[in-house]
Amino acid sequence: MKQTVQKDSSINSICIWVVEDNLRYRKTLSGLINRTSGMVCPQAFARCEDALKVLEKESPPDVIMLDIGLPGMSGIVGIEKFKLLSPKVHIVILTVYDDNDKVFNALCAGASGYLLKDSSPEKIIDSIREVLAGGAPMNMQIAHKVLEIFSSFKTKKSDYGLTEREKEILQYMVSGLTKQQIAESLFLSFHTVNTHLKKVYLKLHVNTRSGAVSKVYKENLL
Amino acid sequence: MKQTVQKDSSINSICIWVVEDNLRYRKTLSGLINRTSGMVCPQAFARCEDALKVLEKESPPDVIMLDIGLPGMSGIVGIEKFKLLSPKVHIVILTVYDDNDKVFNALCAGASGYLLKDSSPEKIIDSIREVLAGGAPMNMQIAHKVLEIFSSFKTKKSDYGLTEREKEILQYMVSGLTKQQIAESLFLSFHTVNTHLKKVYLKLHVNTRSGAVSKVYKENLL
DNA sequence: TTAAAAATGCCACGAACGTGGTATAACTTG
DNA sequence: CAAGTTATACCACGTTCGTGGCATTTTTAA
Repeated sequence: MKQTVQKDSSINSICIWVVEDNLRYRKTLSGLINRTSGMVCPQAFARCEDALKVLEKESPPDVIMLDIGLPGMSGIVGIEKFKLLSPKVHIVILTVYDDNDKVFNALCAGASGYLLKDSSPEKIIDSIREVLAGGAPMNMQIAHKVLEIFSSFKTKKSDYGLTEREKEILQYMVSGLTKQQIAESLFLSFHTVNTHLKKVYLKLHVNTRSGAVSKVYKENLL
Repeated sequence: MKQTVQKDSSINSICIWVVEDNLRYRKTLSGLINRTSGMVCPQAFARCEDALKVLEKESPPDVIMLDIGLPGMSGIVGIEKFKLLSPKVHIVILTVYDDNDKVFNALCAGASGYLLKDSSPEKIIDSIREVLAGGAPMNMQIAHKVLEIFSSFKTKKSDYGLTEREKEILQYMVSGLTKQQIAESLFLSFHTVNTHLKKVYLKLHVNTRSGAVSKVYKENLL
């Protein structure tokens, strides 16, 4: 990993693009990258649209440092477009936004990292190396947000007092079967299924199959 | 942050419990913690059940280092139990398992960090400080898994060619309304709703309302 | 062992659904 | 402008559903 002297830094260097609307920050960022040995930033854009246009013709960079609050196409949408054109490119979000929604959407869209703009230059450079090493660079607070998002998935299994049999039959209904079909699947009489479903409706406080199915998904029952 | 000489290291020290079935690793871990200034490990258990019993009586630690592959109650289940007794305790998973499912379930259950057992002693100690600072310590590979999990959420909005109106009506049906109620809500004739729904069924390849609703949720339509 | 809960079964009836048509006005789009 | 799509609307028929009530057996808990 020892650094070697090399004239043309673009050879064997990590190639990074920057998409950032703020001129000063864009210059700072590209400057930081270009001053780092082993890295080059040959392109810096103010808007996703511009970067996408270039990406259609030229070969993709290794990493794209992407802002979220951009004029025109937002960074979130940009991620998907970039990934569509060059699935292998690593996209690291570098933004001021740290709300759960932005973080969630960016990561779902395929971002490989998420940094806040208050990160130190060292952290930013490190994150580029980290993402290429197969990691997922994140600020401490972002990592924390990520865990928050996960734990919000844990719907507390709201219990309507359904019996096992009732859950089983509800399961079948959720998958789209009619009462008759459910009865056949479970070797029961139609009337039995009917009775069970009656109780299910009572317990779930619904009176249509769609309402029941909806409740199952929304509250993560079964 | 300068370290001061103190006789009784349990005062003002970070208190950590260890739950790990392997005797040797348990000793190694508790030893490492006790040899670190500012940290103590007064309790180390081989099973979740034992730790839970003690937690019911004594005051909780600051951090629990928890294995997943345990005899008896698994660590995943343990997380929830620990959190139920002491919601504020930070739980850091320390395990050999790195499959998406384990990671996902552990984080959903409320873990504050996830390390692999090949982590260096320094990394482990750092992670304890990090979790108390509000962070979410993770191995690089775990962080990467987390992103994988996120991007797997991005259901590619499978398009069945539903028109806006059809989506709107489907929306209402998903919420449990009958055709007649939908018609009234949208100031339409029952027949119109009926016609739209017919096309929806065609396009979604279903023939029951429950099937349609189920498809909406499973494939994240609308 | 006795009471409660769960699972099974049946009947009947009106309401709602799924599916086959047909048809007209509006609004894209080439 | 012609062709296609979308939204609107209606009819009819057989099927399925939702709901009321009632009854028996098996399992679980007190």
